[in-house]
Amino acid sequence: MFYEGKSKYLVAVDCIIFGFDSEGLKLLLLERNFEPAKGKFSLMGGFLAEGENTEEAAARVLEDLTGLNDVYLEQLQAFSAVNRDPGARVVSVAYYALINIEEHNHASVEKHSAFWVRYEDIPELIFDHKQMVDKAIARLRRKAATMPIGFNLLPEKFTLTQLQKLYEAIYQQNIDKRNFRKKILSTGVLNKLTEKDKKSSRRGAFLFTFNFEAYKRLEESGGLFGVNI
Amino acid sequence: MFYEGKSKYLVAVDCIIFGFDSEGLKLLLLERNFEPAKGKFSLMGGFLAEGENTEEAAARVLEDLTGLNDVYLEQLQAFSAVNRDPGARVVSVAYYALINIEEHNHASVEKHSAFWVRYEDIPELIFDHKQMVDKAIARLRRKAATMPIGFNLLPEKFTLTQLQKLYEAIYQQNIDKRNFRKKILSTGVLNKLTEKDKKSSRRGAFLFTFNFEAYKRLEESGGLFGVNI
DNA sequence: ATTCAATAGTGTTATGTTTACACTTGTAAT
DNA sequence: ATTACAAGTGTAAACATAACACTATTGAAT
Repeated sequence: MFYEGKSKYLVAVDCIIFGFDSEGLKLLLLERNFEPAKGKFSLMGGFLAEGENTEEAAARVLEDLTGLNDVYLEQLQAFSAVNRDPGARVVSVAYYALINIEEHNHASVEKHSAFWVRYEDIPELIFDHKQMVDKAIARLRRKAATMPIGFNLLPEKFTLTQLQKLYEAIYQQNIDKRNFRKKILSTGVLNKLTEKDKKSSRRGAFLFTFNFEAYKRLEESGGLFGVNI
Repeated sequence: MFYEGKSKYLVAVDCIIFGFDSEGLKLLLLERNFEPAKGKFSLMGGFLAEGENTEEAAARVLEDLTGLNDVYLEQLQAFSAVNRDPGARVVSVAYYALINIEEHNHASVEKHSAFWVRYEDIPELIFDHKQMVDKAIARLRRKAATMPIGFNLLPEKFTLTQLQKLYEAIYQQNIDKRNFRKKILSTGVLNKLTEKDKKSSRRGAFLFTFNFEAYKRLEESGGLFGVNI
């Protein structure tokens, strides 16, 4: 039969988990407390189980680590170099996740010896995980420029300054405040609240929420959500 | 041990093979002469062998079908739905290839019951192959707008009209001739030859080649290869 | 009560990019 | 000589982007 005699392989998923707070863009990494590569740093991963697809496996692994479900999750690609994992032949499918860093389950993260690290300070990673991270940031940069995925990294209510800092962190460059505000407000996808955030200034900054409806309308009418950097 | 007790899976590759000629953008499809889904249409695929990664598997499968090696090949992503292939649980990694349609081995294509079909006329495909094709065209559109990958679909020497028709086929829309020429020539990545192509007009049209060196210089200096549609 | 410190908030102009648009040229076939 | 056919070419208007600096508001410190 057609499938007979074909080799089978372990299939894993690895998650590049992005978070964002006042210190900048961050990744959630593991210090491995198991072999192979015990004591070294890695992405969170897991093996594909029989009743699930890789996206479900990634979501499971992610929930196991962060306690979060219903997270923005997107496949990057498969990594399949023959010796990428010295312990066994494993084909790994990489996913990147955007989560609201404030909402994750700290206990669960500690239990896994996981920790948040600034994007600028990522340590050496095992296997091909650095390659995965590089792919992830490239994809995030591309996507964030034309689609409103950045909002997944922010709390529901955020200030324009926070939003700008997020884009600056993603693109690792400064953005002109006036141009940024003009552009983002002109898309009409932000709802300005009457409420102010007083944490970061005495004056206080207006809070905004993302308007999914307006975005959908914008998208359907062919308009694009373009944030220039 | 860490890997013990984990399930293993068949891993396949599927290739979305693009070609281009005077009739437009085309895909190379198979009429399956084997079960499952015998007689139906599919992409060219194959199983991952032990000593190769998925890209090598895709290149092998591609050479087997077309006789071509050294082809532009890029991974799309993995497809892993539990029942995507009714015959067995198979995780498939999809690749898209851009080939010069004139150069492929016709005998080999016929031997596999393969055939070229216009992008506009793609028949119903088995499994999730339609999804793969949709992903591939979306990726091709995105990439071709900022990187000079379209040239892989053309002969070494081509006219500006051919190049424009290629972009029109990729984006399925008409492009203004003057604006297109202005833009593409301003990038400096084309070498104008003294030679003319006389096949498509009495007057003849100048032939051009793609200048990889100029492109690399352009890329390094931060300039981008932008073709507007 | 005044001053200070710190972030929020706001418009205009110059430059560059994109779009829309139509006629002339060169050649082979008749 | 005429015709048919694709190749080849420039300008102006509309739009988008980039550069730029000051005022407003408030709580804390004096």
